[in-house]
Amino acid sequence: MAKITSVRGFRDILPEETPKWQRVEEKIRSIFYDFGIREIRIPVLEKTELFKRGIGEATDIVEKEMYTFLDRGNEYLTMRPEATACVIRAYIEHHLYEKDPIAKLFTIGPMFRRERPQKGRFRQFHQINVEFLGQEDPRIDAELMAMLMHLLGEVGIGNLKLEINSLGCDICRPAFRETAIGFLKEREDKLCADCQRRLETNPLRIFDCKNESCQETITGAPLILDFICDECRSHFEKVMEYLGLLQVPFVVNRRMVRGLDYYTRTAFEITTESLGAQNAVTGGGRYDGLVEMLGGPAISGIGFAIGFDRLIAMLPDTDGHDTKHPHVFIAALGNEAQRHAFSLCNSLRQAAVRAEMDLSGKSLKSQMKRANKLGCTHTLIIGDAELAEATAQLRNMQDGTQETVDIKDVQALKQRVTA
RNA sequence: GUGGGUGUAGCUCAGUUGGUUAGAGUGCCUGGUUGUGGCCCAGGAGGUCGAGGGUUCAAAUCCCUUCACUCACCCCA
Repeated sequence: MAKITSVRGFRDILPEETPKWQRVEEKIRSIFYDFGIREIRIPVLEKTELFKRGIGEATDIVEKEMYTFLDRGNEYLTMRPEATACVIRAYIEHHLYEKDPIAKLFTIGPMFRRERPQKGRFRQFHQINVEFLGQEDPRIDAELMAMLMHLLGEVGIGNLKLEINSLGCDICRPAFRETAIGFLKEREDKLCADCQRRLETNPLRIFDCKNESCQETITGAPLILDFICDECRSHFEKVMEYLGLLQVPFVVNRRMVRGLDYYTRTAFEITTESLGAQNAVTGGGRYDGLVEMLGGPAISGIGFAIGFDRLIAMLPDTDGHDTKHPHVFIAALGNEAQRHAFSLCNSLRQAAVRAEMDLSGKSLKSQMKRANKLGCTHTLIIGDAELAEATAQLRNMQDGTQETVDIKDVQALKQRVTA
């Protein structure tokens, strides 16, 4: 039979790698708890309209990357390409703002975008999302970023660059947009082919272009920071001030823009050298108009998404099994011994001792080899003769010491192993 | 969607200007040695050389097509 493979861009995370994911997730959850951020679990499938309205109809994500299909019943559904819009949808749908005007939420899970896969980019990828709703104070921006940097540090990642910018608001952005486009149009012929196209589709994106000649032609171009209104300016300055107070290092990147339309004011990105071209580990920002845009009250928000897969890729590999915890291998020789070992194995597991045994009746040598491979801390060798006396030899794999133990007394056995 | 690179054993890879039964290391299995595992020794299993077509007496090797993986562009986390 021909074999069936996974779908392009969708990958398996094998048992050797999952401990890494679990460790990070555990750490992150505990930090979220300390910062008063509570988990919300949301569906993977949403109505297409949610993303069209939330992310923006003209964005690449909505235009060409979403997994959208017509469901039975003539309704367009989409595998979520990002989480913020979904969290806001749930926030509005359940009137969470009625119970408490302030909400700090996190969610972890897979997202789907049909891009061409490459290093650090998959069609199913995982994000850790945090959203702070109902607070407009610049301190909340600083708090969020400080927490984020702390979290990444705790997980074991250094050498990160936090870049921030302000994108202005509905009041100041249109004026900037117009002058910027005017400036770029005048120099259209000097821009690279991609940027010429962007001029039509997403002109602000040109400021992000990595092409050197483009960077040269746009020096002296108007910058959003010179156009933002007094309120946005004051907000941005306070954010920087508070970041300083919290001792969070950052640089202002006056050219940074975001790919989703809902961002306003504070925008930030965390990059690293070690990930190849896909160097953004985290992106985020303020979205003060989104809740209203999705049919809720005028409530401000700010959040970020960590690329979980990219985060994991930055961490050193660990061995698949841990040898720290007690782990007994029962090597049984002979039918009766096997019989007893099977039952003993079960009892040990129920007594919260990790236990393994071999069921194929292999030689003692192979059994020991397997015990070693599994990283067992102890081996218990039972033969039919030992069975009559209800004792067996327990060997500590680390220091080589051995002792005779009662194999009928599971609790005593547990004590010997966990000592 | 556009380009480059790579597809040979479970894994990492050799394979000369086309030339007999396709190789190594590692892992797996069996046995020996060892104080009952690690080290060492011997043996064994495992490959439609990504797939399809073509050139040739002869193709893993050359040509075409296709698929997959990968890196980069684009975009983003």
